[in-house]
Amino acid sequence: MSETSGETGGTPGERISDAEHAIMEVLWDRHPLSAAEVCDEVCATRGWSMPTVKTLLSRLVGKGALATEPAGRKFLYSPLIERSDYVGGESRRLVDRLFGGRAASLFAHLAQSEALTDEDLGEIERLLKEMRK
Amino acid sequence: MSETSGETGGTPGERISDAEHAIMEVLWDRHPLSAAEVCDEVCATRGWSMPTVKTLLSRLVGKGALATEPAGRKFLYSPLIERSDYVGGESRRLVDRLFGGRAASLFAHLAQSEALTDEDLGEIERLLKEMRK
DNA sequence: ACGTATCGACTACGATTGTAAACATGAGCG
DNA sequence: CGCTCATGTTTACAATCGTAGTCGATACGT
Repeated sequence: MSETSGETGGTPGERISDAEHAIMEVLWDRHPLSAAEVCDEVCATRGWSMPTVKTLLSRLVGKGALATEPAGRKFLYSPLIERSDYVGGESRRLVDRLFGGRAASLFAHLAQSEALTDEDLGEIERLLKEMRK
Repeated sequence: MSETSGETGGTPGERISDAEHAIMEVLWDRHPLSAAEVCDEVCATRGWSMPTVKTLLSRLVGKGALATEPAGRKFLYSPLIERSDYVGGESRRLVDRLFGGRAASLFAHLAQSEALTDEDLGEIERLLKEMRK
């Protein structure tokens, strides 16, 4: 329910947790990867051990967020959901929860809290113009 | 690790969970309120029972997000952290996590996914103009 | 002054998350 | 041909979260 589309029985309803998200980022960046390769990318950064990565990968597979492709004796993991979908969902969640669904409020808040750089402003302006066409 | 103390002004290190956030919203809207009054606001909407609200209030007090003010035989709760702080923090978290800190990317994404209404666009434009002055 | 309704505190308990060890199994090496 | 190494699966366990029941104090009515 409340999904953007009919989600023909494949989209994972399950929420992706924070740690899991880190794994997803790696795989969105490059895939398919083996567990070891994923570990190479995150274990150092997040201070995780191999088993941790394995668990997270398994959970993501369980949640339908990753596909496993048997390659030789090992598995290769690839994202099943698109990054833009995830990002969009999370963004919407935030806007809904914190700003009553008004994206403009988010913008206003970022603006007021000076979280917007000049670059940001410039680019937003540009995007805005483009949309207005 | 010497948490609990407000670094830089009073920000509670502890994250406010989703359910807790609902409580905070009520108190940001109106305060101080007693537990019963808070329940009046959320119990119906979220289907919570009084004990649940009590627990959440306690946890929020424990996290340093709420202040209790003894009024007669009951307590009145007031937010210790400001909504704009919370909202700002959460927004930044999202932007950092998903958009590499670029607020413009968030905007671009919202724009592309058609999550922006005409109203939104109008208001953003207005805000933009105002900032440009 | 005493019982009772309230209210906050403590306790509980299943689910999810973060983190990781133990186990099994198949592949290549000696 | 058996052993070890890599790799996926299972199991584990503490912390947090969502949800709620129970307990003890306490103010109020009578």
